Amino acid sequence: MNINIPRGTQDVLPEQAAHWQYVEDIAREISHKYNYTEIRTPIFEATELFQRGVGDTTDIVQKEMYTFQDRSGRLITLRPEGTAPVVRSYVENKLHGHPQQPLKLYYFGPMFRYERPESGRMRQFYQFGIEAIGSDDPAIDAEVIAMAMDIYEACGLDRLKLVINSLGDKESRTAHKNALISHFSPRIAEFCEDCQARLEQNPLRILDCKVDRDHPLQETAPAILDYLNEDSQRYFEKVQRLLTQMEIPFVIDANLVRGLDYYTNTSFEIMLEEPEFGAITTLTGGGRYEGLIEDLGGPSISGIGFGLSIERLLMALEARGALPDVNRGLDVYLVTVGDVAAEKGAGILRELRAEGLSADKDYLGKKVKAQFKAADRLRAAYTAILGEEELASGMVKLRDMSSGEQEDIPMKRLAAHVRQLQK
RNA sequence: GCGGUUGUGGCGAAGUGGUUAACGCACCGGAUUGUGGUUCCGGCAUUCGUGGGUUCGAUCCCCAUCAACCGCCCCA
Repeated sequence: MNINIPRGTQDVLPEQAAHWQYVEDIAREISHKYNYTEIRTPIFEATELFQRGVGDTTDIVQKEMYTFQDRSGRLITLRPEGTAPVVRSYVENKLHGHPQQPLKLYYFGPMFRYERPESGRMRQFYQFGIEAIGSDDPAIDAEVIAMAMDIYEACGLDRLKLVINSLGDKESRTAHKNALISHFSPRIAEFCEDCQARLEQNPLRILDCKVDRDHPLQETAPAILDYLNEDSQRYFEKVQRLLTQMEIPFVIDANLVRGLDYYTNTSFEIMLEEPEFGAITTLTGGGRYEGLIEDLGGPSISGIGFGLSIERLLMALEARGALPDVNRGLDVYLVTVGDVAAEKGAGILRELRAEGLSADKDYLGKKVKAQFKAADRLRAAYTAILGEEELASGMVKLRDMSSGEQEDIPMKRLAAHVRQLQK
């Protein structure tokens, strides 16, 4: 019986890995433009971090976490998202004392959620994400959104839909929460057990319930946008003005409820408008968090960030035919004839590589014809042929694989010569 | 979490209760001696996701299991 890859995970094979590197490079480059620097945090954290950070009542914490005890009984969780770990690190390393404020951080790596896998939804998936911590200027919100859009644009993805919403500040959220409670409580008995429990803790979650999704009270529930206080309202309007200023189109969706409890004020998603894409349309989600840093023991400041799915970005690029051919060809493939030449070839290869060229040869004892075939398949720009004749004359035949032209080059000058030809 | 579809060689994909499981692509080898991308010839699944059952006999029937995918929901 073979051992297979765990459910909901995937291997990124060599050809695909080249595409991953391609988008990662773009994300890093844009990060640099926006003055973000990388932070790397562990893949697992104390379970409590997510319970407190993401929120006890969220689906993520309640049923999607990979949690286990390590050998000394500590409760450990494979991170389901990137913000809580970054904030934990920010607090733990007292980065609020860092000379650069707000501190702009980006991260890249795998996240884990125990969900039913489907196309675009993996149990281990990769996110590129950013966090700008230490400023509550709405201009940062707009900039963060702009940056996400820039990454897609740089990848050649357009026709994206930016959806924004405001969840309001603490005061607004409390007002909304109370409104929800009085909306649902008279008839809460009609809802499922989970929802009954949610009523007091987090009535917002009732709106996401999978069991009671058709209940009439869902439709008529009070919308958060009607409960924004003056500050939150002004904040939201400012973000909108800035987006307009930057010529970034957006739509407001009052039902955009984030699956993470820590969001306040600005929240947003970037979606792909692609009917063929199936149910998976969200490419990026993000928002501002006001209480999180303090909750995790830090100062009373806020931050904003987003998480961007690499898998979905690649799927989108694929669907739009925007994936470039990034698999690089070989500079030189060395064809050898006979044992003596094969041995001599080892030295020549090393010289080619020392010169900065990519070079390879056959290791399967293939015949000359097959070696050329291999060179062709590897998209070698040149083949260098080394046989008895060449050994005797100290020359190497250099063949240009696209034109078919060949010339004799002194063995010692081969690497330098190819270098010259490349210019 | 609910409903549904599918599971045959590296990939795509036929097929039938019964002796040798089509075909295409890819790959490997050959078409006189050291030259690729075209053409021609040849090779390439003791085996039909896994386990069990029915049967004289199952890849094709039944059950279970695993997985992928689609729809709903949620999300990244």
